[in-house]
Amino acid sequence: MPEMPEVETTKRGVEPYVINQPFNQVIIRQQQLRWPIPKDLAKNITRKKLLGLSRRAKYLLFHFSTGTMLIHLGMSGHLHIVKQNTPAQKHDHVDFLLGNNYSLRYTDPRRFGAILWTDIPADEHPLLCKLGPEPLSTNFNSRYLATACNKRRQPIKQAIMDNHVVVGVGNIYASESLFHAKINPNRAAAELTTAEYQALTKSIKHILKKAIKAGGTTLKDFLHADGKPGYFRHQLQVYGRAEADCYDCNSKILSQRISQRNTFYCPTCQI
DNA sequence: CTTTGCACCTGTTGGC
DNA sequence: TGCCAACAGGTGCAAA
Repeated sequence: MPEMPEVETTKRGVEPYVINQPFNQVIIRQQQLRWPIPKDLAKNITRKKLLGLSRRAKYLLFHFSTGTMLIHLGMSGHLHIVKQNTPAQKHDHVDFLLGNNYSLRYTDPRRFGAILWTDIPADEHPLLCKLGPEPLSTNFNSRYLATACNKRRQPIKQAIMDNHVVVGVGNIYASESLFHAKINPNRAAAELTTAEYQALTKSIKHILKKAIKAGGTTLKDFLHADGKPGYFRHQLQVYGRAEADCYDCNSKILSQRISQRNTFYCPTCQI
């Protein structure tokens, strides 16, 4: 489900309800996510106040005095705020009961998400320490991207979806960014020109910012903490538009599988 | 080192 | 209506 704009939207929606709140109780109905929820999670956060909430790549970091809870939403995860005593539905796996009579509820039909605990600095955690730069940071620039792609013969779309190169660019925004930069997703990553690395870097930032502004993309079931959808779907130029006309040149948008992911592009606009 | 394919799950959709 | 295959917003991991 979520790419970086959806995770960021989730963070912003949830933050006012959870920040500085004590986590009074943790109710785990299903502990088997991508990895089992650690046994000591509840012990570590129960009655502890949430000091801060941040995001790294698509992970949400809940900072307590005792350590950090990492939440990843996988393909189908949601976090939302519910009144306490709201009956749990089938895939509502975890509730965090807060001091303000709300609960933070984790829902995830496919269970590809994760809830983990670490008491070392979060950026040293094995899942986070090898990640590439944040796409909206100044560390992610065209010079960096050119270097990172230096030895990569794989399609550029695959490269920008690789978390070692840059984080936060998922399947939707990879297609959208490449369309915006007018680059064919099949081009070998190492073979782009300097101008193209520049264009692509700018496009990724531009698309992600616009998507965050629109509250993310709701294709099927992504909803904000308050239950509202994201509106970036209406701004998608190529994703999900196979056989439809390109908004710029009226060519038929093509779809093609690149490394087992459906990819959309305009064969005329994207060289 | 890069690259590939698989694995983890449930729900929805479309073809027969 | 039922059945089955294919597919879905992610990504860590083993193996080539």
